[in-house]
Amino acid sequence: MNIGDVSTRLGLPAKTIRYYEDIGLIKPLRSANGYRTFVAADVHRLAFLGRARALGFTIEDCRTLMALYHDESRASSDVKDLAKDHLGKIEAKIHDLQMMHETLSELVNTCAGDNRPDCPILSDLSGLSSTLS
Amino acid sequence: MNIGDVSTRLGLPAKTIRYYEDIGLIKPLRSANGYRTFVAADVHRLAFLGRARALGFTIEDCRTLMALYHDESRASSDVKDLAKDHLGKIEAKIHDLQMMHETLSELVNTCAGDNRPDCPILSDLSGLSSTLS
DNA sequence: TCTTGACCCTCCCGTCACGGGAACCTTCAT
DNA sequence: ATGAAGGTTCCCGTGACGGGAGGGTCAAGA
Repeated sequence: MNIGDVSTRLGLPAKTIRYYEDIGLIKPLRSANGYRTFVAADVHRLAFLGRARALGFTIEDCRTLMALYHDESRASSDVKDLAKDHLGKIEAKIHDLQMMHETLSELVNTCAGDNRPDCPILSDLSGLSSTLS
Repeated sequence: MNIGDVSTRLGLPAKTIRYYEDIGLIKPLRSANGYRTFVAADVHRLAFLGRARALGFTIEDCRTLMALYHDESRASSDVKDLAKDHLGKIEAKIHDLQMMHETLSELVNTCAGDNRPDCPILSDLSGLSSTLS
């Protein structure tokens, strides 16, 4: 299989696949013309990477997860710890975003949104926080 | 005021303040020795930027918001539209993260986390999704 | 056979919002 | 005079790719 086929099959951009080879996550063979040749194992690794990335794991996490996957003597606690750590980061991000959302939606709700210049959003940003409500 | 004072006062790293000058968000004067000199207006602009960034606005959004702030003939609808757009992006991110969180926490909960190698997290990533539950 | 269009390749720069650190100058207190 | 603590510029690195130039390769139709 060439890179385009793999790309279509997995929904991963060819650029991404080349990048994963660059950083050593996959090592596809090359055919005589220089094209990358992907065998089932390569496709499987890429699918694994795609799913791990979709869950928000960093590339380095993915590297670790792949190593654990191929390590017969792994402990599931190592995987679980990594995943729990990642879960914690996701929760932190959600929390930050929810804080922003709360503040900003309050401001948006108090803004008339007409053609007059008065705007509580700008007032708040400028520090003239006329402590809303 | 020198950059260090402003940094301390606003809780913004000096690097960040220099960066904001680089990209034209502020234009502090220079004293004879080449040091940046910040007057009240500069500090105010930086505080504005700090708050806008804390709400997750991009630098380009901040540029627009500052321009609107200094534009007497602005319409509050312009500000509100920008903020609503940003709110939408925040909501999208929260949604994505919540999807990841849901999937990942289910996987984490079904993983024994002991010293045996069997791990539903890795099984799922590898595509052997033994449809959990 | 020639061409055309769809592949593929490498290489390099751009993203976003800074952070780290080198190499250097200035100011202030001792 | 000296040393520490400020300030300056400049350049590279981050994460995970995307865009695009410039070029080679392949399969199908005229």
